[in-house]
Amino acid sequence: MLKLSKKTDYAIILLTHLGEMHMPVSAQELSAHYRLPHPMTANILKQLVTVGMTESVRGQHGGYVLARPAEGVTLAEIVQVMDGPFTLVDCVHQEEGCKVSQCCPTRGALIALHRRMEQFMEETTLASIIAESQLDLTSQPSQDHGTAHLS
Amino acid sequence: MLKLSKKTDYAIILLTHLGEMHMPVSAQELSAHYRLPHPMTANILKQLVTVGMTESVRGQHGGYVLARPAEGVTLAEIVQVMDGPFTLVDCVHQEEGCKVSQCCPTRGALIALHRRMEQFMEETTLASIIAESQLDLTSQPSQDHGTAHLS
DNA sequence: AGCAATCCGCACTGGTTTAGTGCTATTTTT
DNA sequence: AAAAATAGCACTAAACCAGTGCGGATTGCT
Repeated sequence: MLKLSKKTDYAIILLTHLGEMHMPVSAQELSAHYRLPHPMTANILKQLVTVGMTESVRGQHGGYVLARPAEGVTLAEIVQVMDGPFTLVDCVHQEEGCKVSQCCPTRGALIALHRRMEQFMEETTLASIIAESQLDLTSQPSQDHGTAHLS
Repeated sequence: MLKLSKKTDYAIILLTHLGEMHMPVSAQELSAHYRLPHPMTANILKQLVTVGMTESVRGQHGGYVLARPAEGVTLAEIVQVMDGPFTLVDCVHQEEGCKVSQCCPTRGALIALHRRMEQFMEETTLASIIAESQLDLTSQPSQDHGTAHLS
């Protein structure tokens, strides 16, 4: 399916939140705020620590902080970490070894789509997501909130 | 995972092939040519008939034909038929009823990505895929073929 | 008339992936 | 010492994907 996994979705939400704060936020606070199952949240944050996107602070009043400035974290990277390498179609990476016969007619078009998606995800940083969300808040102050679930 | 399902991939390949031919092509010929399992091919083609993208010709020398001109068949439509409605994140369609709290910060960015993908898939028709593949054939006559598997 | 090629429609299976859960340490603050 | 938090495991249940199978109907060829 052409869909982000829930984990990826959650990770983006959580990272965005951390990018707005500049102090440790605990997994509990985050899961309560976004109504996500707590163990899920914890798992995702732990995974993000292991790949160096967040840092953890232990003990009381501990929590998680972004390990790098929000400008340096791309959507592409998050997807890659949570979902594995982005592969719209297998032949994007596996240049040789395709089982389909001599000349597959569709390779070009699908690789083009792949590249476009990739490019957009590389251009989109946490910082830009944050900026956009704050724009929304000010431009539509009385709009439908409570509508934010992603994947 | 952010990936086309194999069925969608195969469907695109098969439809592209039918778009180049102007006579019925049997499921057997197609599966032999692209080295796809025969029952799979048959299933996909049948499904494409039920949604009106192909037409079937029964009996000996029967097979499948494109039901509409290749210019009118978009990638978006194929994906929709095989994979179900394209939903990068759930909230794209389900405007209300998100479980995540008041204001999800990431909605804007992900919907933007969704729309870009959607637009590209709507612009890409079978005709354009065919045109592109024929371009490739003439411009790189001695290049690596046998590399075409998609998803 | 009979045979063979072909589509038709339905159901089923096996495997992988995803989403979510549980538990026991370890660290830090109070 | 107690409380709050992360660390690092491994596990389960459900959904989905890929692929398979079969009996039947239709058409063309001989």
